[in-house]
Amino acid sequence: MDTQQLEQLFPNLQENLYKDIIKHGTIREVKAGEALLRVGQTIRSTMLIIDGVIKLYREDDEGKEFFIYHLDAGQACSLSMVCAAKHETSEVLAKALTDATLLAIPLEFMDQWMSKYKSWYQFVITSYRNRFEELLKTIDAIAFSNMDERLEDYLKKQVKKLGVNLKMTHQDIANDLNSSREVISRLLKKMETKNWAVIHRNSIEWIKAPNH
Amino acid sequence: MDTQQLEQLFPNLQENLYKDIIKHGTIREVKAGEALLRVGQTIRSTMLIIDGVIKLYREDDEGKEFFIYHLDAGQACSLSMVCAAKHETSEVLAKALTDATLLAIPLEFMDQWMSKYKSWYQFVITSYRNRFEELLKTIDAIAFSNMDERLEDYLKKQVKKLGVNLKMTHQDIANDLNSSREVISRLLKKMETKNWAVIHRNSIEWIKAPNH
DNA sequence: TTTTTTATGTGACAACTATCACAATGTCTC
DNA sequence: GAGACATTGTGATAGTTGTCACATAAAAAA
Repeated sequence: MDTQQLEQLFPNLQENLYKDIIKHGTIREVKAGEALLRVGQTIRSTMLIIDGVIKLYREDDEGKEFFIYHLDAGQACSLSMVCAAKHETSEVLAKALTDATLLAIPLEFMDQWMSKYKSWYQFVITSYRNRFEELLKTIDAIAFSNMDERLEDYLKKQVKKLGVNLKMTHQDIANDLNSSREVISRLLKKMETKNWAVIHRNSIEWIKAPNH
Repeated sequence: MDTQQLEQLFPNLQENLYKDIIKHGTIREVKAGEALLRVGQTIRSTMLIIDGVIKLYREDDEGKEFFIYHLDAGQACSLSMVCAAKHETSEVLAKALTDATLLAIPLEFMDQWMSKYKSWYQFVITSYRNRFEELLKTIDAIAFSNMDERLEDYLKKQVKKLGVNLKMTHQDIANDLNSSREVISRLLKKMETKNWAVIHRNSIEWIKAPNH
């Protein structure tokens, strides 16, 4: 990991900050599907995403996992960026959607970098703001849309990250949307008749244009 | 508005920051029910809440208003605190629940204070984090709970802010929860038979203990 | 290949919520 | 008080989603 690479992914940070990041960060590789942060787990470091896609989930008391948003390379897990004494445990579950590479920075540097590097707190704040907007969109979806629309949105998001060939089962989708397998199967079938997608076993091929 | 008062509401800020806030902030009074920020409206200033309770809503394309969370005295509208060039318009609707007093600080001070006052960016960041957690709870409610539970949660929140005598119609509640008046009426009736509340015309009296 | 496992299809049904129509009741205005 | 208006009550019905039972089909393992 060198400054060049880092700058490509995280532009507009200060020169010395890049050096500090490289000096104190530890590379962590995770396999697709692996959970890298669980609800209730103590957060010891801030995660910068170098490569791959991470999925964030909210969990209910029975362990059902509700998908909230994706994090891409060049982004950071906002919730892990603020070292507040009372908030040391994770509120979310993070899983790797693809194989991914992370840069873990011990939390003790957060406070320090906040005052030392203007570009760092700008990064933290824009991160928070962007994640906040994602959450608002998530709320829109579940508050205002039916399952058919939500499924369409969901598939489009997945397509954006993984391409038009989605290797997932109906059950996987149902879990992410907190729905049931049968409901998703039927809605997918409808989409197939409308020529939005072709349904294979273990995979879905998205055909419909992503309309922006 | 003097430093004393400000310090009570917003503790742990720096002495000079209190002075700056007083110097550049403008007091704004709003009546209960009044909208103080609409979706799409340009944000020109950061709002600190001095007195009263503000309700935040998300709107859909048909203008339906979905309640997301409350802001109390001593809090700030997080979304109005970051002056990002691309994000100048509001994503949310803010309405006064009670008569309220706000302190509006022109956005140009945000950048400046961020670097000048450590306590300011700490305040901004904890604000963001707290609002973020509120949003996550809101998502939990709509993703995992049925309307009866959501109504109960909603009423408890209102009781916390306004006391046990809630002056609102069933229609008001239905709007906030994006439900319909009849559904809310029926659920309220059930709660009445369970002795959780007494239903009057134009008001609801909450009896059940708020169990924290 | 045969067996086993996993994924998907399908009908019936139940639960929850939304909608409609209209009645009943309380409040306000004249 | 009479009428107008807003609020609430209630039954009927429909739409959406969740659940159950079981069939079918495809992939993986033996």
